[in-house]
Amino acid sequence: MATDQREGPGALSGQTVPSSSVGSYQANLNPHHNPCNIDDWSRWVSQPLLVPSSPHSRFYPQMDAEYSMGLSHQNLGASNYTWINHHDIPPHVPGIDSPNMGPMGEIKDEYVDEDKSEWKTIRQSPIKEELYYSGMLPMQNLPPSPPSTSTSTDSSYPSPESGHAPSPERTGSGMNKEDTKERAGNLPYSILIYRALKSADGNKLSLQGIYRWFEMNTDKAKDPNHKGWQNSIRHNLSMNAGFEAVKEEMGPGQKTVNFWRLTPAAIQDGGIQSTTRYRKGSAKGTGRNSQREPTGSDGGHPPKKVKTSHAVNHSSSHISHIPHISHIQQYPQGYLPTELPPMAFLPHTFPSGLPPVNHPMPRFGLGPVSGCTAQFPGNNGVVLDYPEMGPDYGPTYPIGPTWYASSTLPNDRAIAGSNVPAGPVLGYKDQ
DNA sequence: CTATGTAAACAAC
DNA sequence: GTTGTTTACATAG
Ligand SMILES: [Mg+2]
Repeated sequence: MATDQREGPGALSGQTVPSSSVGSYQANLNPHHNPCNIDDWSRWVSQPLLVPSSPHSRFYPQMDAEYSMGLSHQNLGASNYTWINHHDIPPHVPGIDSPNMGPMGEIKDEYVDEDKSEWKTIRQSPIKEELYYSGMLPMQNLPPSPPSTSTSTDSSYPSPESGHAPSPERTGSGMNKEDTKERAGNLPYSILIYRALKSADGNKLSLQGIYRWFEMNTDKAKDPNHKGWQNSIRHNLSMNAGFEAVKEEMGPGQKTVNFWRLTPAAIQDGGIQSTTRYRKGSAKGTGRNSQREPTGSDGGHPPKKVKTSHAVNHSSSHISHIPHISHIQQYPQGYLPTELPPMAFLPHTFPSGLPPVNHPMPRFGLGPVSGCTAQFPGNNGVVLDYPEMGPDYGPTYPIGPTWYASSTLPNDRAIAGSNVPAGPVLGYKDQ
C-alpha cells in the first residue's frame, strides 16, 4: 500500500486560554481577545486563587489574590501528544470548588510539587470526538478586509466567511443542517485552508498549524473517510497560488520556521481560486490574474524557494524588573510567535493532591498571545504572555510588579510578564 | 470539461 | 520522517 504514513493524529493541539480578568466573564472587545466559542465560558473565568508560598520557590510569591485559569501545564515533550478530554468531569464551578480546596473544602496552604513522571501515564488518551467546540474558529482580529469585489474572471470562491464564525457544538442533539453546512463541513480543502489561514494572525500558519486547525475545525481529520487529508492539504497548499510559503526567521541564528500564508491577492479578492489546473496542458490560470500556481516542470521537485520575512515586533519598550531571574532574554526583534509548537493538554493536578481536573481546553490558534517562551531543550514549560491584564497560561503567581511565574514547579523554568503590555520578554528561572 | 479528492513518486531537508 | 512539488487517476456534476 505504501500509503502515506504521515496521516493520523500526531502532534497536535495548539491552544489558548481565554484571558479574562477578574470575576466573571464578559464580552471582551479587545481585538486580541480570542472569542472562541466554548459552550460554557464561565468555567474558564479566572478564579481567585490563593497561591501559597512554596519552600521550593526561588521567588517570593505574594499572597495577593492571584487568578488562575485553573488549568495549567503543557507538556512539550517531543512526541506522543494526546490531549485529555474528560467529559465526565463535572463543570468547575467558580467559587464552589476552588482548586485549592480540599475534598472537604478546606483551603490547602501547602504546596506540593507535582510529580510529572505521572504525566506520562496520563497522557495516553484516545482522541475523542465531539471535542469541545469543533466548529468554530475566530474569524476576527483581522484588518478590515476590503469589500470582496472579486474581480477575477477566473472562478474564485466567494469569500468563505459570511461574517460569522460557525457555531460550536454538535454534541448531543442540536445540530441544524445549516450548521453542518456553514461549518467546515464539506467545503473543499482549498477553502478550508483559506479559512485556517485567514483566522490566523498574520494570515499564516505552519503546516502543523494547519493540520491542527483541521483537526479542530473540520471532520476531515477524524473521519476515516478522509484518509490522506494531510496529503491533500499539502497538495492544495502547493498547487494553489493563493497560498505561499514564507520562511520566518525567529531571530539571528535561530531556526527559521516555515509558514504558509495567504497571498495578498487571495486576501484582497476575498478568497482563493480553484486549485485545479493540473492537467498537463491546462493553459488555465497560467495567465495574468490567475491565482493558480504556474506549473513549472514535472516531477517531485526541490521545494520552491520561499520568501523570507521577519517576525514583527509587538513588544513594548519598557521592561519590568524581574527578581531572581537569570538569563533574561529578550528576543532580538520582539519575537512575536505566530504560533506555538504543538502542545498537549494535560490534566491539572492540583497541589493539594486532589484528583486531576481535565478541562476541555479551547484549541486553536494563539491569537491573543503576545509572547511566549521558547521550548527548552529537555523540557516543557512554555508560558504564554497575554496582552490583557491577568495571568498568563498556567497557575501563575506574582514574582514582581508585573511578572508572573507559571508555577513553582522545578521544571517549569519559564516565566513571562503578564500585565506588561505585550511584552515578549522572557526570563529563565535559575535551575 | 471542470473541480476536487487521493495516491504516490520524488527531491530536499 | 517531514515538507513540498507535481503527475496520475477516479469521480461527481
Ligand atoms: Mg502555493
